[in-house]
Amino acid sequence: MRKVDPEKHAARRQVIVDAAIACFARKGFHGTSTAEICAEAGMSPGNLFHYFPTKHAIITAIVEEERQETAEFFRELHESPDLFAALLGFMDVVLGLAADPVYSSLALEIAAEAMRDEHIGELVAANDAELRAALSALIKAASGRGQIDAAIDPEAGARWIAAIIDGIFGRIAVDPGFKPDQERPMMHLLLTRFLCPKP
Amino acid sequence: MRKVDPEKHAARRQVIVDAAIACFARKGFHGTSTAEICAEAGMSPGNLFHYFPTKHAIITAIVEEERQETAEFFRELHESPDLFAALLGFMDVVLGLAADPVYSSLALEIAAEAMRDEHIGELVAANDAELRAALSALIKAASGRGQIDAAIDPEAGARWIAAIIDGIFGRIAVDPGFKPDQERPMMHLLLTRFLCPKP
DNA sequence: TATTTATTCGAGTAGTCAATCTAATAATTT
DNA sequence: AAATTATTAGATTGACTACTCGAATAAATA
Repeated sequence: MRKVDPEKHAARRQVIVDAAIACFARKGFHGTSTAEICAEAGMSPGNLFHYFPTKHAIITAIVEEERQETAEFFRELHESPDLFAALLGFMDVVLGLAADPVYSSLALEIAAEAMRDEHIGELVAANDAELRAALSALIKAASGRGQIDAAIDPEAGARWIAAIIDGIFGRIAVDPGFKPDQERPMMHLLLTRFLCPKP
Repeated sequence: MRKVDPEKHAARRQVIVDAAIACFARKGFHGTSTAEICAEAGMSPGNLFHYFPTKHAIITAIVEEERQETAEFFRELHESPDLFAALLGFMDVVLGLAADPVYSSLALEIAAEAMRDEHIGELVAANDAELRAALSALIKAASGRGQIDAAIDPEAGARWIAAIIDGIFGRIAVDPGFKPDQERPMMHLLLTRFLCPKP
C-alpha cells in the first residue's frame, strides 16, 4: 500500500493557503470564490477540496498560521536585557507588517470575520489572548526592573497596547497619509509616555 | 401629474438603510443577500431597487450617513471652555458607541471594505480626513491654551488618536474581556500621559 | 373626475457559488 | 510486476446571486 507523505501533504496545503491569502487580501473572504483560489494556486477544484474540506477550513488554517508566527516571535524576545526596548522593538515589527498591504488587509478581514463567524471568532480571540499574555508578561518583567511604571496594571496595559496595534492596521485602511516607516517616532513617544515611570 | 415627495422618499430610503445596517452588521456586506435586506425591510426586491440602483449604493449611503453623524457631533464641541475635557468627552462617546455590537461590527466591516473597494475606500478616507481635521483643530486650540503639550504636532497627534479609536473597535472584535464602560479610566490615563504638558 | 406617475409587487433571468462525482494518473509498497 | 492508494482533473450539481420586467395599485394634480 501507499502512505501519505506528511511533508508533501503539508507543502501542498501551504500552496493553497498562500494562494488563498493573496486572494482574500484582494477581495475578502466572501468576495473571493473557490475557483479564484484554484486559479491562483494553479490547481483544479477537485484537488483543492482534496486538501481542505471547505472554504471555511482554509480560513481557519490562515488564522492558525498567524498564531504560530506571533508565538514564535515572542519566544525569542524574553531574554533581552532591556525589556522596554524589546517592547518598542516588537511594536516596530508590527509597524513593519502594517506596511505590507497584504498583511494589513488580511488582519482587517480577519477582525471583521471574527464578529460574524462564531468559530473564527473563538480562534481569533484565543490568538489575541496569547498575544496579550505575552505582552503582559513583558510589562510585568519590565515593571519589576523599574523600566515601566508600576502603576500600570500589566494586563490592562497589554490590552491597550493591543488596541494600539489594532489601530495601526485601521490607519492603513482609512488614512493614506499614515506611512508606517515615518510614524515610528510618534509611536515611541506615545508608548514611552504611557508606560514609563514619571521622573 | 404626481411629483415625488422628497420627505417620504428619504424616509423610505432610510428604512432600507436601517435594514441593511442590521444585516451587514450580522453577516457583512458580501455575506448578506439583497433578498435578506428586503426581508428585513419588509419589502420586495422590485421596491428596494426602486430606491437604490445597486447593493453597492446602499453601502455608499451607509458610509455617508456615518459621515454626517460625526460631523454633527463635532459642530457642538468647539465652544467648550475646557478643550481637553471636550476631547476626553468625545473619546468617551466613542467608547460608548463601541459598546454597541452593531456599530462596532459595521465599523470593522467598513474598514475592511475600504481596502477592497476603491470607491468605498475614497469615501471612507474622506470621512477619516474630516475626523482628523476636527481632532487636529481641537488639539491646536487646546495647545494654545496650554492644556496640551506644544511638542505634539496637532496633525500627528490627531492621527494617533484616530488610531486609538480604530483600536477600540478592534478590541471589541477580538477581546471579549474588553468592556468599554470599564476601560474609561485607562483610556483617560493613556490620553492624558500622551498629550498633557509635563509638569 | 380623469390623468399622470410614483410606488409596490413578486415571478423571472442569466449567471455564480461552494462543493461533489467520476475517472484517470502517479507514486509507493509488497 | 501487481496491488494499493494518494493525488489530480474537470465536468456537473442544485442552491443561491444581484438585479430586471411587466403589471397592478395608490396618490396627487389638473
